Order: sequence, then structure tokens, then C-alpha cells
Amino acid sequence: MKLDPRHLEILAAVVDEGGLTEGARALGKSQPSLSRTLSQLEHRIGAPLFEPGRRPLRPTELGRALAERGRQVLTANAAASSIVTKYRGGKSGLVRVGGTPVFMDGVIAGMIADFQQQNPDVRIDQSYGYAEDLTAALTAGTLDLAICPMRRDARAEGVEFQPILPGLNVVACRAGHPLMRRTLVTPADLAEFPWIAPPVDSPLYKDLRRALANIGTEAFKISFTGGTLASVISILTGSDALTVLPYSVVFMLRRQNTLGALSLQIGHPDRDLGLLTARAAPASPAAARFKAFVAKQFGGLAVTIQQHQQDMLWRGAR
Amino acid sequence: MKLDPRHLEILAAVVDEGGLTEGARALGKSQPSLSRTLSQLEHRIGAPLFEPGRRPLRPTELGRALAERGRQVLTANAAASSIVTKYRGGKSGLVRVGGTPVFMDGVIAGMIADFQQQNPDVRIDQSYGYAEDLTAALTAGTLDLAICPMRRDARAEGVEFQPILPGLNVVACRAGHPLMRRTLVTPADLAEFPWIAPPVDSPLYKDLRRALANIGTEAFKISFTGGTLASVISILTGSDALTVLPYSVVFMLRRQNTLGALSLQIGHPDRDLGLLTARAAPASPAAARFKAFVAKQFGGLAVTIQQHQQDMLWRGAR
DNA sequence: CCAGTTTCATAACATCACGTTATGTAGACC
DNA sequence: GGTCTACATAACGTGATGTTATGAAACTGG
Repeated sequence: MKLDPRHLEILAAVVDEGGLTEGARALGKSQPSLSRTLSQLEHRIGAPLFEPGRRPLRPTELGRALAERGRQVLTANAAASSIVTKYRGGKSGLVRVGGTPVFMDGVIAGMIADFQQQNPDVRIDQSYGYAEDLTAALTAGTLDLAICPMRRDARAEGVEFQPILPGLNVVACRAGHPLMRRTLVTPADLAEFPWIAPPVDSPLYKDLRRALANIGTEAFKISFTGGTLASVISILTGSDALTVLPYSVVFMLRRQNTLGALSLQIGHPDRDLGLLTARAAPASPAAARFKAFVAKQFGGLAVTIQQHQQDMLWRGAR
Repeated sequence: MKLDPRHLEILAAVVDEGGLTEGARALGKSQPSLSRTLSQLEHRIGAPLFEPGRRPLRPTELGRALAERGRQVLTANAAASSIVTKYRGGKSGLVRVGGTPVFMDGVIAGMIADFQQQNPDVRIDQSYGYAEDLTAALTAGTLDLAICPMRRDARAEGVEFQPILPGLNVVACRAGHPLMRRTLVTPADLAEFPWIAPPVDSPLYKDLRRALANIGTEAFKISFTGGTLASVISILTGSDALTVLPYSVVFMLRRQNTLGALSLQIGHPDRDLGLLTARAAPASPAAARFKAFVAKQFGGLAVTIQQHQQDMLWRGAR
């Protein structure tokens, strides 16, 4: 006995609403349609679903039992509809986001927390990688959004880059570091302190090398390498070590008052931090929503950073 | 967003079976049919349900979420099918059975217990009534089966009567009643004992009157009237009162050894105990099954009673 | 008991979704 | 790179589902 789940839905609606007319109205169909459908169903089953010759159509025991199942179909269907609606509104779904480790840990993780506060049904898969891997993952369709620094002129095939922050690295150290008191730090001052280096294949490592070369300090001693942002922060706060970090990361940590940035111009990398998305496949609503959220947050962040720098400048000039 | 529950079923089957081909086989449909249906569903939803360009078709997060709902639809549908199958096999449903009070309590109740032992999903609504009411209820469709005594020549309109036992009433009393020792009881012996009378509108009451008239005893004192079988038995066992009961009822109670029947010919009523069913509406499978069960039980009962009587006769003759 | 109202059943018809077979195409695997 | 398997597409027939119009039957009130 194979039944059509739609027939069960109709039966449930008619039983629950108390009549064909009401049931038809509830389902948005015509009354004769339901009448015929239920007649056919009764004929197929070979047993009456409604007591014959009763005008306010009353279900039999069997009709009630089957209506119960129809109710289950209706609720499952409604749940499915809700899932689709939420998905299309970006309120639900999966977002696979990747980026350079330090940015993800230092900046994006906080934004993800804010985003999930408002969108609890959106699942976020975070992964780490550098521009090349991220681009590959995006074109392969295994990633929805990447957040990484990228050269302004670099146009990778099949991906779209949307700059959100100018690249700006600073020399970071613990809040009470000896060099923090100086209003101006010279390259020579840096020589005596140990350095924490990012992984050698990271853009940040290149930035570090380039920054030190610009300053004129080629020889520097590396005391720690390979850790994630969390371990870097631990070591920085527990020692007088220095490292190069994106200013945005240092800025986001300002509330904890554990890290500071030296007043030292180390030269901007020729890259912008930005959002990388695949050009081919249209992003899922949740991914698009998350992307828009991140972009907006960074917009606010850029303004805040600017205000903060103005403030620091003003206080420094005083 | 209104979805077709059948599409969800198909999605669930494909996701669970791991492919279109397997899903099609599981549903008893062709592979292209599912392919097109799911394509349309994806198009309607506006989002992919399966990761594109993967050969062992792998569902997306959304696809999995909707498949979960489809699974609910499938289980509800399967449950509905099971209900129908059990209903058609008479293994489930509602049986409304009515009959004369004493018979229902004394004989049928025990059969109902046996029936429900084997058919736990069949619900039985028991009601009481006499031939006239029962016939009316049957033709009105508010009763599936009636069990009552009926004259052999009485043919009510629209109902069918199937005799199952010859009507046979006996004078009943408690097991240790003074009259029980006598091998032969005369009408005069009955005069000194009080009588329990059934309700005056019951056929049993008429039987009592007729039986006593046949015997020649018109004047008898009635000490109790109006109770159900349970109270009649209580009073019989606690006193030396007499009453008229169908022999089948006394026989069914033989195990308890509380009641006995006097060796007194009181004349058979011109009625048979039988099953009354509506001729018009075909009985529900469960009702038909119950009717067959009761008929078979009574068949066995008739044989047992006969053997018992033979046995009694033989012992009495010895 | 009768008239009015409501509620369901039936008829006739159009359309679209579904199921079929045949066939093309693209990952996957060795 | 060749082959196999699995999915997608095409073309077509049929049947179920939707519609409106209308009839019949049952509940309502006086």
C-alpha cells in the first residue's frame, strides 16, 4: 500500500480544520479538488475515512489515524520550507571562510563571534591558508570566502578581490616594553631585542624581512617561530621580544592592554587586506551575508583606527 | 516557499542510499525521473542540494538538512501504509459491539479478552441493548456487530442474523444451594425461594415469566431486580435466591464453581442466540475478524457444552 | 414540517508534472 | 589515457491535479 504524502496532508488539513471548505482554504486549493482527492484515497484504501452521510464531515477512526500521519508530513514540510527560507535569507547555512592565520585569529574570530550572535543558525567552518591556497580553494569550490592581504595589481583568475583595509604592519611588543616609552624609536634600538618570526612561508615573514631591511637592520636574532597568534601573544607579553604584526590585529587587542605598537615607520607593504571570493559560483546567501557583515565591520574598523591614530598623534604632539 | 513532500522523500532516499541510481531502485522509479525532479527542486529553491561536479553525488549542507525532513515524511508515510495494511487485515481498527447485558458480561467479555490478546491494536467499544435497539443501531451504522437472542422466524429489515447457539435458559443458584443436591427438582420446590429478576424490559425477564408459567408457578417473590450480571452473581452466591440465566453464562462460570444449574426442565425459548450484522454496509475488516472469532468461539463452546452435558448425564445415570 | 442555508459531490476540461526509454557526457579509477 | 560507472538530457505519453459551474443532501431555524 503506497500512499501519496500530499493526500495525507490534505486529509490532515480537512480533519483539523473541520471540513472540506475550511481545509481547502487552509491549503489554498479549491474545495472540489480536496473532495475528489479524498474520495480517490478512500477508494484506493477501500475503507471510509469519513462517516458517510454526515454533513459536518466527521472522520472515522482510520481517518483520524491517517490524519495524524498527515500532520507529521505537514510539520516536516513546514520545517523544510522554513529551512529554505532561512537559507535564502542567509540566516542559515554553512560558510567556509579561510584566511591568513594571524588575521583570522586576531581579527576575524571576533567578527565571527559577533556575526553568530545575530545568526545562530549559520555554521562557520574556518580554515587557514595563504593567498595562493585560498585562491585555489575558492576556484575549486571548497571555500566561500577568503580574507587575506593581496597586491593591488595582482588579479588572480576566477576570483574577485575587494580591498577593505590598507596593509599596515607595525612592530609589536608587550605593553610595558622598554621601547614603548620612547616617543621615537630608531632602528638601532631594535637590535638588542629578540624577535618572534612568523612561519617562513607566510607573507608576514616577508614583511618582517622587508621592514627590517628598509630600516637597515639585517641581522636580528629570532628567538621563536612557528606559533599561532595565541602563543605569539603569550611570548610577547612574557618577554621583551618584538615581532611584526598587522596593525589591525594589535588594534583589536587594545582592550586587553597587553600589546603595543612601537612608534616606528617600517614601510607599508604593497598589499591591501581584502575579501576574496570566487567569481564563477554565486555565493550562498549565508556566505554573502557574512561577507557583507565582515566588509561593514572592517569599514567601521578603518574609521575607528583612523580616529585612534588621530588621537594618539594629538596626544603625542602635545 | 511551498515544497512538494514527495520531492523531499526523493531527496531523502537519494541522500540515504548514496546516489541517484540506488535511490531510484529504493523508490521503485527510474533514475532520470529522480534526476529531473531534484534538478527542478534545486532550481526552485535556487540553491544546490548536491555539490556540483562530484560523481558519487554528495549532498550539500542544505541538501542534508532537507533530506532530514524528507526522512520524516518517509517514516510518516510508511507508518500510514502500515496503518492501512493492518486495518485491511483486521489487525487494527474499531469494533463497536453491542448485546444483551447478561450475555455481554457473562460470555462475550471473556471472548473479547481472548481476541484482544491476539489483536492488541483493535479497539472494542462495547454497549448494551436489546434486539430492537441493536437492530436500529446496526442499520443506523453506529454499531458493527450485535450479539443477542432472536426468534428464528423474525427477519428484521436490513440486518442479517446468524444463529450460533440454541437458546437455553436454566434456573441458576449458588453452588451449595439446598436444591442442588436433588437429582430432580419439582416446580413446587421453587416456590419457597426468593427470585432475582432481570430488568422487566429484557427478553430474559419474559423467559423467566414464561418458564415459571410453564412450570405452573405463577406466584414467585422477587427479592432483587435491575442489577448487572456481576451483582446478580454476588447476590446468588450470598443467598439462596434463584434466577433464570442462559445456560451458556452459567457454563462459562463453571470454573469459578460458584454457580450451578438446577436439574429442571423449564422449556426452551423459541429463540437462538446469534450474531446480528447490518446487511447494507460491508463490515470493517476488524469487525469481520471479530465476528468470525466470536462465531468460532461459540462453535467450540457448543461442542464443549454438549460434551459437558453428556458427561453430566452419564454421571447422573450411574 | 418546510424553507433556507450550508456543505459536500459531480461534471467537464485544461494543464502540467511525472514516469518512461533512449542516449549523451563527464567524473572516477586503474 | 582508456574504460566504466553514474548522472544529465531529450522526447513523448499519460494521468493526476487544478479550475469553474452546478447539483444534491443534510443541518438549521421557525
